[in-house]
Amino acid sequence: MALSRSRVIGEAVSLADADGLDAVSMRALSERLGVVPMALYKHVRNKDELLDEMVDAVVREIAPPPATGQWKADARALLVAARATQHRHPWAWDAIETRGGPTPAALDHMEAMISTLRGGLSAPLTHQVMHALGSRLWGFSQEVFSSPPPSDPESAAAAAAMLAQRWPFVLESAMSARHGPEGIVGPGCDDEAEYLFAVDLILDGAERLAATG
Amino acid sequence: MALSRSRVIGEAVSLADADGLDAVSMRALSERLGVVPMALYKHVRNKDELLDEMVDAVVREIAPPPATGQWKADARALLVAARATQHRHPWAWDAIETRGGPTPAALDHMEAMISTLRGGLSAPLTHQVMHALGSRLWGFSQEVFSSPPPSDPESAAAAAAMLAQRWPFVLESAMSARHGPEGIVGPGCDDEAEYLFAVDLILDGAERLAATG
DNA sequence: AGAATTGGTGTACGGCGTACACCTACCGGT
DNA sequence: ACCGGTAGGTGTACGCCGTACACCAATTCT
Repeated sequence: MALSRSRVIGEAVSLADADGLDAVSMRALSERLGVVPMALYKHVRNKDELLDEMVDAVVREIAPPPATGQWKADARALLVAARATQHRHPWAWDAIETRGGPTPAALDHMEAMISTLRGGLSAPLTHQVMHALGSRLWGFSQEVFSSPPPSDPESAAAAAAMLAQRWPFVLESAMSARHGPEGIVGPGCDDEAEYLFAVDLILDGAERLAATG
Repeated sequence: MALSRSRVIGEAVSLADADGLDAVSMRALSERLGVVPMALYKHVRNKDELLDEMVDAVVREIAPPPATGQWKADARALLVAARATQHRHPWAWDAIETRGGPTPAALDHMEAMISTLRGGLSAPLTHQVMHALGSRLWGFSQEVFSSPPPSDPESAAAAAAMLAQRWPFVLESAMSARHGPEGIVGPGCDDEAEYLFAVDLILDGAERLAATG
């Protein structure tokens, strides 16, 4: 099949899905397309524009569920949809945060979110809530530290011992994922629950502020 | 003065402060120190370790204010202190988020935050609140999009016109910073206010959850 | 005094993004 | 049927990057 802008972008997204964003180099991408690196520049101005388009493609994937008219429920549903898309493209945040400004699809998503919030909140409050949501708008949790616990149980025990000595509260907190069946040193915490907890905290707080003025 | 590990790290921090994290290359840093690039490797295993140490140095700068025993006020003060440090090193988030796991100083900071929260919250709730805080723990706002409005008033007007057409709610929201004296198309919104708004939203919500069980 | 460690040097390799010149195949107008 | 222009793939080359490896001077330890 002939090369084309959309094929370049699509293959870049696939490559990032498979091997992470760092694996997306012009050379690697061109090889995947059976072409010489410089050929890509006939379809994309430079790598930055390619990344812009990758972000745009991912954000456009977010499928907004049908609106019910309940602003809080609709906003929550939009955030859940964003998170589902993020799950398919975990590299996307790394790309989003290096973009200078919002892409058209990003603006569409923001527009959807803002107009939904405006169903129950004032414009200034909506503005603040958007900032409070931060990366969660795009389905990302903005983890404090994304270190998966070592799978080797021996070194996991050693790490726990070190924590117990110098950082007992950190250890306690790490153990305190309120959900999931696993006990000590489980497989981390359920990101989904953390995400929804924060979303509800923000939306409920906003609702209360709107009620009290 | 002779080269030393701490001098390498300190100069790297200064360089990042001045010219951004991207300007910190082993070659540029070595030149600043009047030395050949490979000399740095006698004091630092590789660039990753250098970045680890830079993060550690910045996080260690966070000056925790004296505790009052009021968990919410103390937590807030800790977050404000983190933000003050972040203001001095705006590049720090870019470095933090690429680190695999927490550095010792980061664990100290987390320990301080968690132990403070535990003064009023259960362990599982504390865990959730830590996640909800996310990057704000380190004083970062995790902006939705960090595009400063174009300083050229002509293109700013053009951008506003485009927004008004296709994304009216985004435009309205952008204008709705509730603070600051500037009216239309002011210099963006006051990041400080957004940061504190989100912090208070989270802490107040947590307090309420703790009260109702 | 001799040996071993410490710390700075010089060279070189493989990766990256991409500027620039080229060449080839196709397409519309006469 | 020719012919000029353009679109799209190629090849070469440059300057950055991190860093492996061999070398060498000075200092410190025995």
